[in-house]
Amino acid sequence: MIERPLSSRRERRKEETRQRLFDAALALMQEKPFDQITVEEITERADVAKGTFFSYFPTKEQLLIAYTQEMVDEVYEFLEQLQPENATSQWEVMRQVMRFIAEIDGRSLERTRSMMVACCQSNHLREMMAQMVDEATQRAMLGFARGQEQGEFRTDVSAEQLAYYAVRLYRICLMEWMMERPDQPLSDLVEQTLDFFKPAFVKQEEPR
Amino acid sequence: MIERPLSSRRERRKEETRQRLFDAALALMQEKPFDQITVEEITERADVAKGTFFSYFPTKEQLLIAYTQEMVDEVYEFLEQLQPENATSQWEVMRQVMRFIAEIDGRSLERTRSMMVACCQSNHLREMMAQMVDEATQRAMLGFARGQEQGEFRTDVSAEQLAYYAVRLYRICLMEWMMERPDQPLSDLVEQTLDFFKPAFVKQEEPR
Amino acid sequence: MIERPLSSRRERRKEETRQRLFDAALALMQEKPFDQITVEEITERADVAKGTFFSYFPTKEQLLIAYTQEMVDEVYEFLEQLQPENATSQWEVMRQVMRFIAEIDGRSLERTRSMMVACCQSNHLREMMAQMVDEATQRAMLGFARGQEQGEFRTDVSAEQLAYYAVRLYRICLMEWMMERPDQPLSDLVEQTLDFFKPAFVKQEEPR
Amino acid sequence: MIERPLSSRRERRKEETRQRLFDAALALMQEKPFDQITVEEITERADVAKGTFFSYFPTKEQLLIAYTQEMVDEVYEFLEQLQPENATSQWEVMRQVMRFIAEIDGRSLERTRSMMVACCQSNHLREMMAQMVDEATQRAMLGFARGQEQGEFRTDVSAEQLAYYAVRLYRICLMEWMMERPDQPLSDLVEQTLDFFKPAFVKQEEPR
DNA sequence: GATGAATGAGAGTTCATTCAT
DNA sequence: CATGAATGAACTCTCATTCAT
Repeated sequence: MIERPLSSRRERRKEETRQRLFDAALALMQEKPFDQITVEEITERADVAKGTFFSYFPTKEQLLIAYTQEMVDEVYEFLEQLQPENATSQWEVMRQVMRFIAEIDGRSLERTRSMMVACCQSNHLREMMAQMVDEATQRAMLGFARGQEQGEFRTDVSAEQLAYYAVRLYRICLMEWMMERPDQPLSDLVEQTLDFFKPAFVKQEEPR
Repeated sequence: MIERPLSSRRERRKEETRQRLFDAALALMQEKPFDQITVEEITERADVAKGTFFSYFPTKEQLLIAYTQEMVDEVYEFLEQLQPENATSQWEVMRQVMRFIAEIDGRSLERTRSMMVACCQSNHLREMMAQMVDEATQRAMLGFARGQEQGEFRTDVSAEQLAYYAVRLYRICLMEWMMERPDQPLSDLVEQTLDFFKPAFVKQEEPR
Repeated sequence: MIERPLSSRRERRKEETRQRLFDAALALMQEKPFDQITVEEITERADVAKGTFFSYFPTKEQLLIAYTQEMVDEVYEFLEQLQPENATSQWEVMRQVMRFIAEIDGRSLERTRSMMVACCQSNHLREMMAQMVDEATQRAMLGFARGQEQGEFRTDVSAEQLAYYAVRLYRICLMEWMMERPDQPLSDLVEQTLDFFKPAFVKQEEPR
Repeated sequence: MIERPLSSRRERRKEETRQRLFDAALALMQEKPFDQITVEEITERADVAKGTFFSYFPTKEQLLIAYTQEMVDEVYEFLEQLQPENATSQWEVMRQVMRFIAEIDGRSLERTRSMMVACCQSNHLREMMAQMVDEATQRAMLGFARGQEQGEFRTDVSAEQLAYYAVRLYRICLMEWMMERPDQPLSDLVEQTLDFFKPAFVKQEEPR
């Protein structure tokens, strides 16, 4: 058997049917929360029989997990392709990453709310997300350490701390968007929020 | 109004039943999300008949709304009793408010998750919460304005902006707690987060 | 104890509360079928407590029976006060009786439908109605016999037969009204129907 | 269309289940009015799961409508196959039609009462029945017109009127049967009633 | 006698999941 | 592997009736 070269993390879902189910579910999640979507609706839209669903996802919930996996993979891919060493400003790198994620989440309000609901309800999902956040924090830490060396960031707290809080800032935006400002693009919220909180990260002018 | 001693016992009993239902629901919400709780479970635990539930709450959802209302009222009461004019540091006032809220939310992880889920699913609830956040922001704004005058806070952004972002900082803590650090007290997260982000609010040392 | 003179068949319902309940029920029956009316609605409209209902009517169904009794009594009273001996045309007498009943039924479509439903469901009610129909038939028979003697009606069938079918003609009108022509006054239907079917009752011109 | 033998067995099974539900409902309607029958009873008797009911009838009420449709269809079929042009007596044709309907209704007293109740309660059902009555009246009209030409019927009223009242005569029988004479065959009542009222339809002997 | 809180069986309906075809 | 009929537990909500006050 020939070696599968570069089998990226997204090397699942070859079968077309699975993809169809997936897409149908995604589309429906734009309309209403996941737990108000029935398997029948999904299969109907995917134009397969109801029972077929369970050949691809052992459980309705598994679909959500698979979906999360895709999102997470997408983010990982992006993170991998980043070359922050070359950047002049690490803050800019972080801003880019956040915008990237904001664009994924921002595609659909309802779907993102569904995810939130699901994360509140499923330990498994929560762990997946937590892991991703951890990963992102790790990478951000490298960036912040570099930035500290270059005098970009404050040094009275560790790079880890900087990374930790930077990554968490995203959640302000996410909740604001979901709860109160669904009409504003999520990435705009990200921009504004990062701008506002930047002083908590950068090096202060030396008092003299 | 004349006291009606005859019916007062009955009224007390009635209030008691309502409270029993309420408490039973709260207790259950510590175990699982609200929409996985059945009315029957609630009544069973409250030791009343199933139908009784609907004498007190026209709808299962109304219970959640009533619960939210109670929480919101509690916060309002606290806000009203504050006398921020007398405070030496407005930042401290805000910290107090946030800790107060953190203590309410912090009572039960699952219950708070339930609320989150419910807020994602119900427009009504979302609006209630949004209103409370608005109110809190308004009050915070007064504090920040005062603080700006006294040289406590930066003046390159409006007091409104300061208030807006300060209030939203709470959400970082809330999500961190719900998603990743359920074992750490929510109010500790609040302390740490406020400390970290303080530089984005206070007046910088004049460079010289 | 003084003798209660002329205590007519309607000598029930002295208590005002009972009457209020009764009236409330009647009013509601104008709006919807009896079994869609709840005891609570009735007591609310009567402005008494729910439990009070059951002091006056052992059962919800009993109210309907009482109502029927009232209607039946009203008809009996009317029948008693008739003096058909003095009439020139017995057919006219019958027409009068029918119009009287039509006016009672015609007061409310929904209420009459409710009665029909109830009669289909309750043996008791059915018997009451049947008895009234019998009574009416008996009286009509006397009239028809008189009319036969006077040459008004055909003599090839018995007066009993004439009475029987005459009384039943009313049902054509009732069903037509309930099912298809709710907008036309019931008594008009009675007039037209009696006119049409008159030839089946009167004496034919002697062929010679 | 190509025969699909593979699925035909399944289709047969499906039809069978539907029929089982239908029959179970019919059987129960012989015992009590439709609205006192629960879906659970029906499925129990049909020996299928409760949920299965709703695969076949979206609503409990729809079952009744389907049942009515069947009856109505049966009548339409009969009407279509009639060839009244060839009849010597149009009155006889009408008598046949009425007997046919009487046989359907006469199969079960309770079921017919159920239908009556349902018709009183559902606009939809009422309309269906009214339509059928209309259709029957239309057809009867043709017969009466023919009969008028042939000297069978009176000519001082229109064929439409004759048809209208003839058709409505059936209701006398139906109510008599349902309310007072459940033990007498409905079709006997039809015979007797038609006989009695015939003089209101036929041409009178010319007085001479 | 009046009250209304409490009862609890029961309603119609939904839907994730199974499994014979 | 796909199908979709069947399952049945679970859901929210209703309401005639009871009974302690």
